[in-house]
Amino acid sequence: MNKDSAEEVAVEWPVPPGSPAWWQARSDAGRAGRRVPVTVERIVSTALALIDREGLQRLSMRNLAAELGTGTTTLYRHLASKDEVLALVADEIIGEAQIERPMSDASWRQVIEDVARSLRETLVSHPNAVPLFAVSVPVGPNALRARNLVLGLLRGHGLSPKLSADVLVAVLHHVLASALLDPMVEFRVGEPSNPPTLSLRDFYRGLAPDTYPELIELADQLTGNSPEKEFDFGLSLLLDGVELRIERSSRGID
Amino acid sequence: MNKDSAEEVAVEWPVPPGSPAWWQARSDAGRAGRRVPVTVERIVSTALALIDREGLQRLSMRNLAAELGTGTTTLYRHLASKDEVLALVADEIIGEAQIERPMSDASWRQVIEDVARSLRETLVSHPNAVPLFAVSVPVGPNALRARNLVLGLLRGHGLSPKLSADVLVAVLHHVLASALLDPMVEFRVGEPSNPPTLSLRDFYRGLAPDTYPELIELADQLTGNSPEKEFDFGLSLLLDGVELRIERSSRGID
DNA sequence: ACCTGAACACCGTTCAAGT
DNA sequence: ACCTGAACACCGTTCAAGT
Repeated sequence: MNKDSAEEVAVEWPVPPGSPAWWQARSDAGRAGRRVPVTVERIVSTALALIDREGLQRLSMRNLAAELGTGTTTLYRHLASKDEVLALVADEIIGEAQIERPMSDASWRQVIEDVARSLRETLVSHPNAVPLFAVSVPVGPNALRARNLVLGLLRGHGLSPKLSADVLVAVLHHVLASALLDPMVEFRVGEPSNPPTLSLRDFYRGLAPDTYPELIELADQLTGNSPEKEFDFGLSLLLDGVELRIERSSRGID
Repeated sequence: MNKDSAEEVAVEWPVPPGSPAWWQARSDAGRAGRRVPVTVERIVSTALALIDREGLQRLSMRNLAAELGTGTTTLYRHLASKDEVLALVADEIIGEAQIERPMSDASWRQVIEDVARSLRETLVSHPNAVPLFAVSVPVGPNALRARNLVLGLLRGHGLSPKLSADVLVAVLHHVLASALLDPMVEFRVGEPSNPPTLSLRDFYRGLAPDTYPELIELADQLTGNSPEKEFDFGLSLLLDGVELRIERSSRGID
């Protein structure tokens, strides 16, 4: 994937004074502060900042390079493709979610509630980037570490391996869908800067009453009165279902 | 949105014989059969076919126009933008899901299970198109009609308005996430035609055992042994949770 | 050793002309 | 009245050169 290995370690490289590169460095220092070397980390964090600020559609290799003060070719010396940039951005985001080993007295239900809420909050804090997670399963180190940890915790609480995995998958599905659909309550066709954005709620309200009576009446409810509450409701449905299953199997019914 | 209205009705337009247009029509008839007028319907169904066949990334206005035997300008005389094409494609897909008024003896649970399974099956049958639904709430007529119908059915079965809406939203979330993540068990970086696709399962299995023991052990379970079963499991968790809530409220606990 | 401009083969969208 | 080629301002990616 990533073309850097040892070279990345050397932060300052030798510049023969008086050489063109030296002059180059001088003049750059004049207009943009000290020259900062391009590293994968810097590319990724800059890409994320650009996405947050201007949206996913505005992230191009050209824009990204310009933001870093170089050309696109320099980017390709560190990374193989734009897809690689996006994969690293996704993992960076997951890394921001604090999925930690919790206090020992937490129940399995608390564990998974905490994980789900924390992950959702992190995703929602980067609304422009969320579609990245709709297009590929994150398999960067941060994503893997988090999944492995949660599975261990669930099993430590006595859930069977199968149930642990199934519950994790179901909950991750719920988190993704919620983060994905949350920002959609506003229409944003094309650029978010487009002036006339109609809220989904108002759209429902303006429909033909004879054709869509239910949608009009339930407009508020359907458009996530409060996204967090909506999320918690779905999560509690899932976890109630899990609890039921655990009870049944402990009573030997299953 | 859609620029056609009455003009669309005229299927054959008068061509003065001998005029350049007439010759044009003749020669086209020679190499591509009879000239078929471009309509919104034809644009949309061709776009969907193109997406199914070659993937979302390969749908460009140029490709689409070529497939229809015209230029891009002609497309823009019928539709305002590529986004409009995509919105219509999404609604076309939803229209394929048969969301029908069921037999009168179906329980609320059967109703919503049928709807969820049918919708998921339809989405999964257009794997290349599913990401469309991750990027905007479908609000075409087919989508609206289906949502309105299901809400009416749930309320007809005695669910409160609020519960009906909340359940619908939770279940739609589940369907979307499941359809979105299902095809991801294969890696497909960039083109699907790229040769070396590693399955997520094999990827998990090849991880470092000391770092990710849980992921290795649960690789099968995590990667959707059977996507339908995984879907049904999550759905049954949700609906068990709903049932619990109904019982509680009918006993006056809630 | 590093970085650049320019090119290749594409995009979505719109224009002034063509018949 | 309809359709076209060509253009505009972009893409991801790679090339041969530059210093």
